[in-house]
Amino acid sequence: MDNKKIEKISRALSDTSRIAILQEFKKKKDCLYCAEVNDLLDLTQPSVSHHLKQLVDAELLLPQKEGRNLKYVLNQQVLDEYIDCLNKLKD
Amino acid sequence: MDNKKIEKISRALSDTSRIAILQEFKKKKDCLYCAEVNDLLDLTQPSVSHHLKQLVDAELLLPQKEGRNLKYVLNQQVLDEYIDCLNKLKD
DNA sequence: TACATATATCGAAACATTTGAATACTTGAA
DNA sequence: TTCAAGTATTCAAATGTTTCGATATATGTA
Repeated sequence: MDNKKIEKISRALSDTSRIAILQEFKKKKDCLYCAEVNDLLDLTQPSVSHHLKQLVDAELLLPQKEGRNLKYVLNQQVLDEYIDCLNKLKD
Repeated sequence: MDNKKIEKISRALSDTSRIAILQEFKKKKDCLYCAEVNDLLDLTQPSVSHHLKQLVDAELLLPQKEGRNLKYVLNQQVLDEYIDCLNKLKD
């Protein structure tokens, strides 16, 4: 994972709304529906869509279409790689 | 560690210059001098000072004055706490 | 088909970040 | 003391982010 990717993931994590989205996966096992995220956050639908896009662009979330709905799963592999990079900072 | 703190650390990590500073600790054991960071980055002194301030404000770096010079040590504890929070995202 | 629901995009306002020139501050040395 | 070196602050310009209203797109259903 190069520094540009670390930067992108870090930026995706640098917002309390997006952190709250990721933490919601602890409650909702498996996947989280887009509509559930709209309910979770006190923001309009376009704002929520914007935040979800950043998490998807950073590859922290993987989107899956289900008819009219959209659900997300956490990309544990990318999260693990990111954590590995942070661990390597410790000399 | 609350979400505001996670946000702050993430934001401190969301810049390739600041990531490069942290990675430099792997080479220079123990501590890193402010002047060394100026040499490392292709930025003016005020810009470097700005980046170092963000890392200090996020408590990722601990500053120590040495006469006219300033050196930094990596705050492994904060880094560990941050990594713990990320690990908890994985359900 | 026509309609309703779910999600994305556009456009603009407000706000934050990054950068460097100029300058101020701090401290050791002459 | 004065001077020079190391670091911080101020200011402004450029750029990026967040938010929402309005609107577009996509898809299931009557």
